[in-house]
Amino acid sequence: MTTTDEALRTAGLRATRQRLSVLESLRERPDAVTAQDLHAELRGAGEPIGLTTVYRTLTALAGAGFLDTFDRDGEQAFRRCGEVHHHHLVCETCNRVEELSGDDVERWVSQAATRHGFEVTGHRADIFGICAACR
Amino acid sequence: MTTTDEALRTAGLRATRQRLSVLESLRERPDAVTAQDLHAELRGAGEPIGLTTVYRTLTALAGAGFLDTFDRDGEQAFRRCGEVHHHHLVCETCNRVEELSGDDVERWVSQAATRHGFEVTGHRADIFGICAACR
DNA sequence: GACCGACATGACAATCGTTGTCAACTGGGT
DNA sequence: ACCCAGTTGACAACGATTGTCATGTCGGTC
Repeated sequence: MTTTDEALRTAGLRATRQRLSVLESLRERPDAVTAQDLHAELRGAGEPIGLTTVYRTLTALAGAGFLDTFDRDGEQAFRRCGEVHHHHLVCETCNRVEELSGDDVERWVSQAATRHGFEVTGHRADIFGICAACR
Repeated sequence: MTTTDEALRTAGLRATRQRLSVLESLRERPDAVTAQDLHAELRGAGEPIGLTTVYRTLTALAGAGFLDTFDRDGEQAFRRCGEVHHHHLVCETCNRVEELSGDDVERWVSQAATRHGFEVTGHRADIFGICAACR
């Protein structure tokens, strides 16, 4: 797992107080958060940061592959993620996200694409449910 | 494949001129469309219909299971779909959508969920690529 | 350690997809 | 033909996200 500083450097971003605080709150969090929610949380915790900055930081980190994005009723939620390709198991109650590897899925993807003459550019396979703690 | 009238009846909706024209344009179309685009198209084709109505109709039909929804850069796109559960192969260039069945996927879903103690409420597995015609 | 230019920030305005409102309209059963 | 619950659509409102731009700051340099 890369450190917060490394992550920023790799993404070609300066290590500012604001970015570090965003990364820090994402670091140990098992659930996916919205830019708005994260902004409110940081503000509530006494971290002065602008909403625009939160959006920009999350978008940049997601673009650099450090965060995964999820759609929550038309709103974007973010969560830190591993480097290698994976899938998700998302709790619809607490937003906790488990990462899954899925060789079966990869196999299905390439077979289905070949069968239909498509050139694969990407795929997404997520499972939604209620986690043990929320049941 | 249900007729347009049947679809409306099943969804508990009256068969109005506007709804029929929405269903009609969706009927033979292989690609997914946005509410805004469909509205523009219908207007362009001389079909008087309000944007609000297009939104409401698409949302209602999707809710009733007659349409699948896709996220296109934060915008919702719709496409007619079969009744039974399936997955998608989406062309990122022309938005053509192929329906896929995926028993392998279903198996993976229940196994992964069980392993993590989740109760499955749903899942989604879509493949993105470039179709043969667009290559 | 002060200096400086490029990068970053944030308050605010603007954008844009989508939904709410409500008076006027209409499908379809009586 | 009649009636009314369901529909429509112009318009306003909403809310997430992005653009703007003057001000602030990181971090390499001298």
